[in-house]
Amino acid sequence: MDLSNNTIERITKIYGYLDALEERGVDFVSSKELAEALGTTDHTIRKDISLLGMTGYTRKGYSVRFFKKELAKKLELNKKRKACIIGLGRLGTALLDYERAKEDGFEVVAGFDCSINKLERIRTHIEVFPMSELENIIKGRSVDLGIITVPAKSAQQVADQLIEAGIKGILNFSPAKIVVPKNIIYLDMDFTNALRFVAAKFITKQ
Amino acid sequence: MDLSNNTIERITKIYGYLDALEERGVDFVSSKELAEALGTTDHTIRKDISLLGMTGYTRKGYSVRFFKKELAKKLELNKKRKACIIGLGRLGTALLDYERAKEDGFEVVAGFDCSINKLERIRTHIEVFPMSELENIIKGRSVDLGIITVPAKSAQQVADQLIEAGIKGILNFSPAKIVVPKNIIYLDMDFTNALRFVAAKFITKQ
DNA sequence: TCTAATGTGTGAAATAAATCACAGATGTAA
DNA sequence: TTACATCTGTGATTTATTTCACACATTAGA
Repeated sequence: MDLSNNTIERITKIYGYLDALEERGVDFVSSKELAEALGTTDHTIRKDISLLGMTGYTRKGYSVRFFKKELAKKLELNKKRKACIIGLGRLGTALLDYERAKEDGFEVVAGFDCSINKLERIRTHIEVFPMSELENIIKGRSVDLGIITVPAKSAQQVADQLIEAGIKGILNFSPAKIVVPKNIIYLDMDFTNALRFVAAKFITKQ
Repeated sequence: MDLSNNTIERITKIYGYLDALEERGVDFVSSKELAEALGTTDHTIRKDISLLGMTGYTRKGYSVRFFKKELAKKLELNKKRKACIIGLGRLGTALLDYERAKEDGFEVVAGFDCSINKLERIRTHIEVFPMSELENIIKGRSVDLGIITVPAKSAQQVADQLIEAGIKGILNFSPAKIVVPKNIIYLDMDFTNALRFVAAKFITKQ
């Protein structure tokens, strides 16, 4: 499939919104309502949906339940690709036990840390390993996604190791700016960058 | 100023990259190198920079130090707008003490939680308040940014309160999909959404 | 069973963004 | 001091995205 980044971002948010609507027991939703929720126009929403080859009902909108299920199928959210977490500090261990990931396309199958001490102390049902095992585990278990929660100074090195081991995507929670080849899916999740982004939005909006 | 979201995103990342380069003692950087770091083209980088009205040196590139300083000025990262954190759980308290925010345009001036117990137990040098004080504090101290770290089920309500109190931007760490008026700067920072986004990238890239 | 209201789906048009192409500047090396 | 290589800056062009406009479908109400 061939969707723009913006479309993917909107579709992802639509999914989250559908999730909330389903919980509230709503049956149908219109492109207009979705547009308002996402801060865009109904045209854009309908284009996005039609790009996915999906379809709604005239005068009713889209069936929340069906649309959500169909979207999950399209985005392969039920596929449970394998993910691992590198760096088992506060954030890393919290994410380790984030069971909900399974409903969003990923299953955390391993944790890594360079401190043997830490590995021994951790209580979790996910297997944890020393860094030396990284390549073995990633290759052996076909892990697709690496979630980096190490301190900034070792982030690039960890990313390099992940890529070397054949990882396909990286989610970076460290404040370091990581450089990755274009074929790697990469997303920055760090607070510092978010603050700067928001700061920049402030100066452009006012 | 009038910059596209994509440009802002790139500029923000460039800033992070300059930061790293400065630390490594690098003097000059070319648009080509920046492009490789961000996974885009040198043309795009130069356009972005020229859009900001900034300029480099022929055959040398951009002075890291000067460029970074200039960018900080343009993005008003030294301005220290006021921010508050709502929800003082693990994440919220961690962010409360994130001193670095000051270098990225924001200063956390208050924390809020609905649990009086929690407020009494918290040890921090930032002032914390019960939710009933939200409007007072935000208006009284001209707080610009609300950082939401409450559980999903109360996120929308908190957002509504913030907006009512006159907040200008919201950073949402909860997995809830929040609906805000268009004039509010809004950024989703939640893990769930990020996972779905990455899952969607997987299906489009392969 | 008509009519009005409402919401989808999609080519066409408009707008925005990225890329190209190349002139201009300047450092480097012989 | 000349020739060359390299990197910026920016109009022009291409490509991508968003918005528009409207035909079509269907529900609800009279």
